[in-house]
Amino acid sequence: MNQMAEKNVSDTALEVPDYQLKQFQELIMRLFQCCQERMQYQCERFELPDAEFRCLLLFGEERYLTAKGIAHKMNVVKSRVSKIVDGLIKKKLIQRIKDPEDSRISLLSLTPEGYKKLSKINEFLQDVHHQVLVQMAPDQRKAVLTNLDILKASMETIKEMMV
Amino acid sequence: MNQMAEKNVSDTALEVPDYQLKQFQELIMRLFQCCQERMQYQCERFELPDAEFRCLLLFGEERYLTAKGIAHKMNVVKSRVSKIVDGLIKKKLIQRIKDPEDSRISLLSLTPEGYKKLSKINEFLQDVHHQVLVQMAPDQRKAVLTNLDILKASMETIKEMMV
DNA sequence: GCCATTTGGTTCATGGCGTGAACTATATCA
DNA sequence: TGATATAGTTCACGCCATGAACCAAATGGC
Repeated sequence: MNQMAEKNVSDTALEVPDYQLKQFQELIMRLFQCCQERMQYQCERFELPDAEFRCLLLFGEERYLTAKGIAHKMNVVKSRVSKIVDGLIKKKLIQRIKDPEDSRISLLSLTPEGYKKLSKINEFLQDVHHQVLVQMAPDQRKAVLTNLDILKASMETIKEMMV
Repeated sequence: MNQMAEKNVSDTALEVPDYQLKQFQELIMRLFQCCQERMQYQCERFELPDAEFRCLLLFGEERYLTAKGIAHKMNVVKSRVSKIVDGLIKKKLIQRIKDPEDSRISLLSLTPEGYKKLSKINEFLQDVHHQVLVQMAPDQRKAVLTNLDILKASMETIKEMMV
């Protein structure tokens, strides 16, 4: 990324007209904002703080999680995970059992209520995304997805450069 | 949005195959993550807390801003703006002058240092977005932008439904 | 087998983000 | 001129996130 700032616009300016650049910045900003607002709406709707919400979603992928694993998946430090897990346990959405093999480890899993809540959340998420897609004609939808994938690839490439 | 949950998948399921829905959720999530990480990177790079960073950007649009105006643009309450503005003033990036017409109002504007910092930030932002776009062939880029615009429109429509 | 080190977690202090309520000071309107 | 509205500040609160200090269990080398 440090090289990026040096490698200047001049040598590639011809390739990307200015209006496209502006348009792109605007689009990305708006999309980002949509996602943020949706996130906020979700948290209110399901009465969970953002971090707990995101943590709960992780249990859709795996039956048992450890604090360490959550820290890794959520990309936060372990002390933060302690807090989040505390919150979810206090709300009786997850439970903690000792790993019989290694008593340092707490295995975390959904309670029945947690499972129910997670199901509701996933249903909601699907619903929202479905609503977005269903507004498009089938081939338009296909084109959008294809191009979104191209964009994602490009953005992730650039992200890697931002160490 | 409350209606959304009720209106169920069944009546439109045919229109959006499940794999598209999954793909879309995944894509959006990844894109959102990219944006978030970029935001974080920027804040570190320019040594500004997120809120102050976003606030500084507003001065690219208008020469003078009031606390109230900032609150509106940033979508936060005025007490929060007080803090943010304090921070930027302490860093000597913006300055405060009394409105001669109405002494309740503080007019906020960039200092020369603030202007310089903002320019650097904008340069960086353009650079990043340019890097993303320049990876695509010209007509691919055009297609991506067109489809992104369609997506944005659809997402904003749905957002409106989430009161 | 035992002590040093590693590993999984918790707690605490710190700082940023954001809200709502109480308050000050100025402006405006009846 | 007095009631009300407006612009800002301050404060208490809660969530997000980090890093350091700490505890307890596991492991590894001698």
